[in-house]
Amino acid sequence: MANASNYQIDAEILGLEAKAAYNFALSNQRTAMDKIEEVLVSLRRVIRATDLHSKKLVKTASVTGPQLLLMQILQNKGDMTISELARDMSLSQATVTTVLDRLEKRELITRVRSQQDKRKVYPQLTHKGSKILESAPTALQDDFVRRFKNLNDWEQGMIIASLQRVAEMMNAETLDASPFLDVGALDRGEIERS
Amino acid sequence: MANASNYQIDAEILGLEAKAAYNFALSNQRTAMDKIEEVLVSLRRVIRATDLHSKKLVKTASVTGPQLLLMQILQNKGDMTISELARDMSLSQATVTTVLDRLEKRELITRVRSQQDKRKVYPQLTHKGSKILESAPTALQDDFVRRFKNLNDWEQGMIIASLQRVAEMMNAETLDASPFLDVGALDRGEIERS
DNA sequence: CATTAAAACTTAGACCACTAAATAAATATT
DNA sequence: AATATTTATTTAGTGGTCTAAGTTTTAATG
Repeated sequence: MANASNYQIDAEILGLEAKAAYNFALSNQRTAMDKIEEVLVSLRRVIRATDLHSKKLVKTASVTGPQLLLMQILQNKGDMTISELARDMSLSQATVTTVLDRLEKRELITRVRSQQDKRKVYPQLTHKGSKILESAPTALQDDFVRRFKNLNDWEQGMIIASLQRVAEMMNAETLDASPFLDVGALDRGEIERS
Repeated sequence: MANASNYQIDAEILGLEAKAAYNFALSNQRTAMDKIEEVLVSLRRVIRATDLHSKKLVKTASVTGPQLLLMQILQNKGDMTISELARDMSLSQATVTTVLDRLEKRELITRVRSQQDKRKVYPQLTHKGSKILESAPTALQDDFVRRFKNLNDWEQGMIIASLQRVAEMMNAETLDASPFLDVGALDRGEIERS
């Protein structure tokens, strides 16, 4: 939201482009519904693609999506309690516990109890866990990253701005739909609406 | 890919905008890695948002993501066999069967055996199923759609083009990673890489 | 025609992710 | 000290997903 590194490409900056896109839109006589349809369709394709990615990831890296996400958060943010992890991942405490169970069994993390407050548990990445983290995800995104690098600067900027816009609109949506942060009251699912 | 209704906003069409974005990029001294980071971050936020959506959907519409997706495909494409559904959803036959089992138990679909080829089964939406389909998903996307409609034409176009670009790059990726269509060899997961 | 192969679907067995509710332990509060 | 709150775990149940091993039906072939 108030992200310092936010691409703020708006009408002022991209004023010239606006005209071009507008003309293009007119030339194709695209209705509002058509556009929304296209947004949703391509959005779904993006989701689908990342989903397939993740599935492949599971085969390759031998960790599941949630497991990997958890490890990544651990790596980036360091010491966190279960509840904090749960909040970060939008999962319930219980779910995080079971995910941690599996990771612990495979010795990818260890549980370290806080000495100050013995209720708290700080999961720690093991060496083994860190190593998996290094190799796993990058391999899968390399292709995408390579393709992205090959784009023109303006196109890269456009994509970033668009994605941020979309994310923003979606977040706003979930926010005013549930004003109170409701950790762990949700379920698992896919994408909808063709 | 060769989609007739594809937004083909490229350098030729958006030439003017390119300069603006380029200048902007320069002014911020953004490195390639920074950009990729931003793409991945916002992509993940988009995924996360849709994920939360779907979770809420489950509460609201009383169907899960895959279940809804299946019913939507049924609604849009009509008669399909289990295998075709599986291919469409990138799932294994067996998985689709179990999803159908649950839908059938709740009387949202029925199984109709083909008379021509008695091996084939054509799942059909029941009246009850259709009704759920009507109300469920739109409610959730209304907010997003409303926001999208409020954008300028040029911005709508930009977003569509960007999303399609991203989807395309991702699909290309999954394609050359697995040249043969590999139905049902995958697992379930999340999004990764912060 | 009989056998074999292929296709479509289902079943069985095994995980993982998730939630809600119950429990246990530690800390805060009054 | 008694009670309440916080934090993490356990348990029970639902779903989604896969692979591998059946069925049943259809097509192919000798």
